[in-house]
Amino acid sequence: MHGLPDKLLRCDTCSIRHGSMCGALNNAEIERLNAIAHHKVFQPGQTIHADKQQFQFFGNIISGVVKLTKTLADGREQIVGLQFPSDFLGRPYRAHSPFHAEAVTKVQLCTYEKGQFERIAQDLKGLEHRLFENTMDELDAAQEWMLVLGRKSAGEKVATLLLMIARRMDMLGCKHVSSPREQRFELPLTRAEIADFLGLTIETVSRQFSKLKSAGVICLDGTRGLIIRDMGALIAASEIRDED
Amino acid sequence: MHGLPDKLLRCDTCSIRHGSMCGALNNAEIERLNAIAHHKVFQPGQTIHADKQQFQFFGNIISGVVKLTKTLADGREQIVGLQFPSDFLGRPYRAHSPFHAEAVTKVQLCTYEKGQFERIAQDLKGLEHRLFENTMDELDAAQEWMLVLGRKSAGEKVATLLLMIARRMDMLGCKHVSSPREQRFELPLTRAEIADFLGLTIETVSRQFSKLKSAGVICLDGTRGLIIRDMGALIAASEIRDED
DNA sequence: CGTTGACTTGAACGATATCAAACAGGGTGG
DNA sequence: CCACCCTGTTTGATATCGTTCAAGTCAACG
Repeated sequence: MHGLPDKLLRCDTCSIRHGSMCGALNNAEIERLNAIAHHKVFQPGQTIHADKQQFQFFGNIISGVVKLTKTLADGREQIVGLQFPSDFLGRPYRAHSPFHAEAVTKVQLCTYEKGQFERIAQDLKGLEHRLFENTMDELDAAQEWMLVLGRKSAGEKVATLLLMIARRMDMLGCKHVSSPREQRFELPLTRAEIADFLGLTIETVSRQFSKLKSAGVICLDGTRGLIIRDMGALIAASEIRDED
Repeated sequence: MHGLPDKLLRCDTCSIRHGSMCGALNNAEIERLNAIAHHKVFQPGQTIHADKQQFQFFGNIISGVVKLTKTLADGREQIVGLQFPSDFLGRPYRAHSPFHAEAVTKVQLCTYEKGQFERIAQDLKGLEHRLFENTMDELDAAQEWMLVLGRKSAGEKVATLLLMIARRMDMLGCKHVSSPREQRFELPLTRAEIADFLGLTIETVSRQFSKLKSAGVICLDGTRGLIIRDMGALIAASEIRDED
């Protein structure tokens, strides 16, 4: 079920050394954390934490994208969070996972067994502080999405999501670096996952893509490749009610 | 603009002494916090923190209900959080407020000046830990609402909100204590505010109330008084697609 | 008693869902 | 290499839920 453990962990060459919670630690502290770290790899579609199950471990995402989902009894699904490299995965001090966490792409995780990690976190003031700040950022993001889900139209929702993904992909120097106006990247999500994020159906998402394409705002390269042709127009589309 | 300061603060008789973050502190620590505390009172509709403005203070809600809102450029509004007595208001270590916080009812707040509070939080390990746990709870709540906003029908949304309010009112022993099946309380929110929470219009909210009423699930006593006649049916209505 | 503000109800409209079919790319076996 | 599927996506036609616009009710208040 889990990925492959690996003990050749070199934090000083780690690509997320500074962006992640580890950025809050000095070398001695890093060493202490590293002593309990294990790398795991998850393939697309693999479950990382099952909903309502006990957390076995926490982890930092080294590469790949993870989705956090919630599901109603009748199967309706909602993505409640997307996590990218350097994000922390899991809820310290909580017994059970409030969501289902699943690898969207291939994911490399630097994991820490729950009990061991919590003990270290109690000691290292900087670590828990950093986790606190992370959690506030996640809360801000979740509340921002409440606004999107509750009040934006389908067109605005799609534009907003594309901007969010572009921003996160860019931050990591992933693929091409953005010129201010134009940017190309691979969408990590399928149309179904985009729909599950935005509270829409696949068909509506597809129609909004087509609309943005025919307006010359974006360009589709195959089904996953995306080029933002007019960043300004995309930003405008993310907040202005459709006027066809 | 602000409420009235007051220096007769007796933590040992405080009604939220244990439910709030103060529950994590011993007497000496409480004393230290109390030394910088000021009571403030806000009237319904008064702003507590303005969106994007600097935080001046943080606070614990002693009584009343506070709404946190976000607004789009064209005026569309979404409530992204409701806070009840014992909840902590504000984001430590953040310069600017990511939301507009406003008193819904009359609100009594026990406040701490931002800089002073943060200095104390750095010292008192238990305090920051408790705030961390609070923030995770808020995050859970926000993600739960993402599911509601993205995937539930109007009827389910209204039922879900009534249940959430009933639960929070009950926890405080506010008004009548609930029998398992029946419960009465005053809605703190107007129809417009309920609509702003659920991403609906006033009219739709009103229609859903009428539907629940004629189904015998709830009973309206005036415009604010609410009696839940059939808790089981309300719970069912919060997760099952309308079948008229 | 008229005015006001919050709520309810009704009718028509429109955005998004639903149902259905066509389409495209990538793999497989012949 | 091609016919075939398989899955994900796009497109079209229709239905539905929630919005919008417009009255109408009710209680509080001057």
